[in-house]
Amino acid sequence: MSAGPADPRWSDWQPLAGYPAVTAEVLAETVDGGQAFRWHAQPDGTWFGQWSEIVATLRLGADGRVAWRCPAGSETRTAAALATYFGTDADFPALTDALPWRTDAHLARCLRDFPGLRILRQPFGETLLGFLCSATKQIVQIKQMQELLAARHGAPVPGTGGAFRRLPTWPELAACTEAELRACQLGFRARYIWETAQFVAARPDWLRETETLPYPEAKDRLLGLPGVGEKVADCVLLFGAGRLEAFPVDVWILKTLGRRYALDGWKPPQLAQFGRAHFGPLAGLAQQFLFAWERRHG
DNA sequence: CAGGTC
DNA sequence: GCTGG
Repeated sequence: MSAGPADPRWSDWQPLAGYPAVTAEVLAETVDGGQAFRWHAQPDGTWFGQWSEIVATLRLGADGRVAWRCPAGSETRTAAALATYFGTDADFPALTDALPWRTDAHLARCLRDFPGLRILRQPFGETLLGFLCSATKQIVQIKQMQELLAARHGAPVPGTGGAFRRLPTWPELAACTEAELRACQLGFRARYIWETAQFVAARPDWLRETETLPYPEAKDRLLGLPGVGEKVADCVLLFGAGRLEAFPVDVWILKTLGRRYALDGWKPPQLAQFGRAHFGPLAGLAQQFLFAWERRHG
């Protein structure tokens, strides 16, 4: 299908510069652990992923180093896009070390068990779409929705012979009917996405401005969109705008703070406040380690 | 059994 | 409470 790396000629494999050696589990948790919804494990053990007009395959070497390839001819822009997407300019070892693991034994265990885990920097608009689809859905279901949206309403990725389609842009979504969206397995989310599309498509600079605004203002703006609550807004800002202070409280964080921090019975707003106070300005990064650990163990 | 917003 | 892997 459109999710397969079958057709085009591919570039040579190249090392993913500035990225640490990781285990297969950490790589899987990074690209397919709830941050992004267009990475697919291939039968040969590689990962096939798409964002914007980028198409790439990742391969993990025996030494833990990640290599990538892309459709022949797109090497230059793919290399630049990978650097942004995987945050290779950010010093994640230093950021992770700045978390309060020295005084938090559980956090220390989470960091130890997922060395190299990091926060992706995805396209803001696509991240909003993904998390508008995410309400009461599991990762596999969200991924199906994204592939249906891309296949039915997304434009072909230029230069790949029509083999791949990008996600529809917000103006393209605005041109869909709610029924067409609903047909992509969106359910009640179709109305939210359609209404958000009408709003965003009528305001060409709104998303770009929201992406760069200070966290409180950006979050307020996102919360005004239909279907965007606290959790979705924080996911969009964390995974689509690099706002590491965003602390999304989903059911896993609810569980893990309840179990590991003796906060059972606390409500999500209280837990968000705890998270900011306890984990500090990089609370979102801490959240990703807690989330991964609780899904793996717990 | 999993899992946000209004 | 409800839908779907």
